[in-house]
Amino acid sequence: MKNILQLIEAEVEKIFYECGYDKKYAKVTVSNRPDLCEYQCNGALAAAKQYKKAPIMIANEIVEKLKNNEVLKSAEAVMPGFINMNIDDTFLARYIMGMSIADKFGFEAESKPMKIIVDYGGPNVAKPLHVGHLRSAVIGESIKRIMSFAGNDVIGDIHLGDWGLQMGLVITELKRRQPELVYFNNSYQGEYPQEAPFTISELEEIYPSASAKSKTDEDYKNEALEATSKLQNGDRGYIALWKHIMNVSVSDLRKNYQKLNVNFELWKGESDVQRYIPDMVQRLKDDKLAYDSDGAIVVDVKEENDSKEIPPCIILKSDGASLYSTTDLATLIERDNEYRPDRIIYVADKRQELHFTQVFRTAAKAGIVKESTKLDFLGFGTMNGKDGKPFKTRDGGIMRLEILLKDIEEEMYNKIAENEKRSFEDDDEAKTTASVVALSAVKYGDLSNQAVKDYIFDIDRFTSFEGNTGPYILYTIVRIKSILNKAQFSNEMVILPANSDSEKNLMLELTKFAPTIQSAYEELAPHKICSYIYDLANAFNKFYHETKILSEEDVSLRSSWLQLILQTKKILECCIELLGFEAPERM
RNA sequence: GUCGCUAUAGCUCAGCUGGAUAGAGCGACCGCCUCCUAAGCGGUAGGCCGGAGGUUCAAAUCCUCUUAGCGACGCCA
Repeated sequence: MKNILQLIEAEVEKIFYECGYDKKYAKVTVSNRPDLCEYQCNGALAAAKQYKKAPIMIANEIVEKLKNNEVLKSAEAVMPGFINMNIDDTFLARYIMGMSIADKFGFEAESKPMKIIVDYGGPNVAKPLHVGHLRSAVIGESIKRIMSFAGNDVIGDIHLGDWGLQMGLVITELKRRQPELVYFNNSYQGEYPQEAPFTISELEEIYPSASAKSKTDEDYKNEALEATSKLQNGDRGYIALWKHIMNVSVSDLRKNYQKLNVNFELWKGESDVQRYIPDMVQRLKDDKLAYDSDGAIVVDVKEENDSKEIPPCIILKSDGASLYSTTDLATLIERDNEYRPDRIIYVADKRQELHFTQVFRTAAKAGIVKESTKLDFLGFGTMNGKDGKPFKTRDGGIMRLEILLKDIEEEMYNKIAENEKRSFEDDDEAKTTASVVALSAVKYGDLSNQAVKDYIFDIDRFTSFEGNTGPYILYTIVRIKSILNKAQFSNEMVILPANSDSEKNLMLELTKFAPTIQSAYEELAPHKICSYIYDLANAFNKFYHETKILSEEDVSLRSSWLQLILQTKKILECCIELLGFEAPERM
């Protein structure tokens, strides 16, 4: 189904053509002066030069022929040459009805679905999730859902960091603490225990402690490097231990991501692609792409039009070990083999941009992915505290994600508890609601900012729940639910033309759904959905304030209004689903 | 040093593929609950869109220069 702008534009194009003007000038946009009109076309201004006519003359000509049009109620030419238009009320009401029965509210999905992999999350095993992981998870999840809504076949991959030095560090620390474990006994031939020799909380304590020691103690560090290498060379005991680390860590990660309402289809990691590395490196050498530079194996990736020097991509370190570029390239090989993706989107800290540029170029040069495969990097900025510096705990430590979420949930719960008007069935409902609302606060707070920018994560602001926040959106949905629950519904689905400004405005907002999703999709910009639902929620709340729906005696009018707010609810719910959170029944 | 990102109201952010009077929220001040959830609605105050040039009928938006902050710049991820 065409969106409303396209429909109006089609009418305007017709007239431009009839008058002998290029229809490229017929572009119609939502008015930036809502006090004057609903839609505008500035084409007369642009066309003036080419046709050597005053813009207002062209505008007048067009407007004259735009009369008697079933889409538009009015059209007016305004100095110096704007064409201002208002939509026909009956047409608008019919359009909303059309949206309500259309698939995806009239949003047109891709005619040729693509296979898309979204690479996000990227936590390291054995390390607790901290706030630094929040943005990748939240933004990545939303991108994934938007891609999928647009009709594509989407796979989300967490891309675990499960093969690096951190594993060697954990193993080393374990060995120091419990040297008697069978995993460290080289002559041990039997089965290894099923049970891991540590719990998740022990594991989370082991890594930081090991990491700290390795920074001051050279011997310790060498031992860890050796352990890493032993693991990577397949030492039986170390592999068994590694599996334990993986199991314990991954099940904890699953729990945490689930709490965030973030779901990965794939739980692949660096370890899965090690087997591709030797062949890949050999091929790069055979193709004369990779060469020795200061002992390391590198591939040149600079291009003529570069405005800066792009350093070569390092494939192997001078000690022969692989590094993140190696793994990322090997991962591309595996993805291409197993999924044949048309597009891969990496959601990671913007500071990694150069790295991905190098990897993408190497992949393209070496034919690791098809030429048609689109590789995108979506870089996001840092989450800062109120002081504008990277977000930390009060004593300056790294804030664990779990703690952060718990704090916010508690704030929310207190807020709910202190409000006596809200009567919940029981305390459990209050707690569940608190956690649902808390998640919306966190996610909306993040997603409503442009991804590339650093943003200030202000707990006080997010937990105050006023204005442009997730809870405000949820509150709006809850209000609608509450009315709908009390209403008797007739089966007839008729929406009458608007008879108030606030009602018309609500309808106009509803029609913006498809173009909004379209641009969020094309530009990988969830924040556009946020600002849209904020406008939509405002439009509803104003309408709500002015209109007593349930007490309306005119049955057809009441029914029309109920249909209208039902559509509003559905669209709001669809949008928050795309953002990755949901609304409670009450709040 | 080179390159990139950012700069919009006191604070936090939209707007940037050029259009009319630059928009929200918070904070401040003033109103609105006998009525579907006041986590709401309405209003007032608050801006040389970092600065300077340029392109254009038209610039917060495009180009150049410049200032400030942040970041990246071969063996960490």
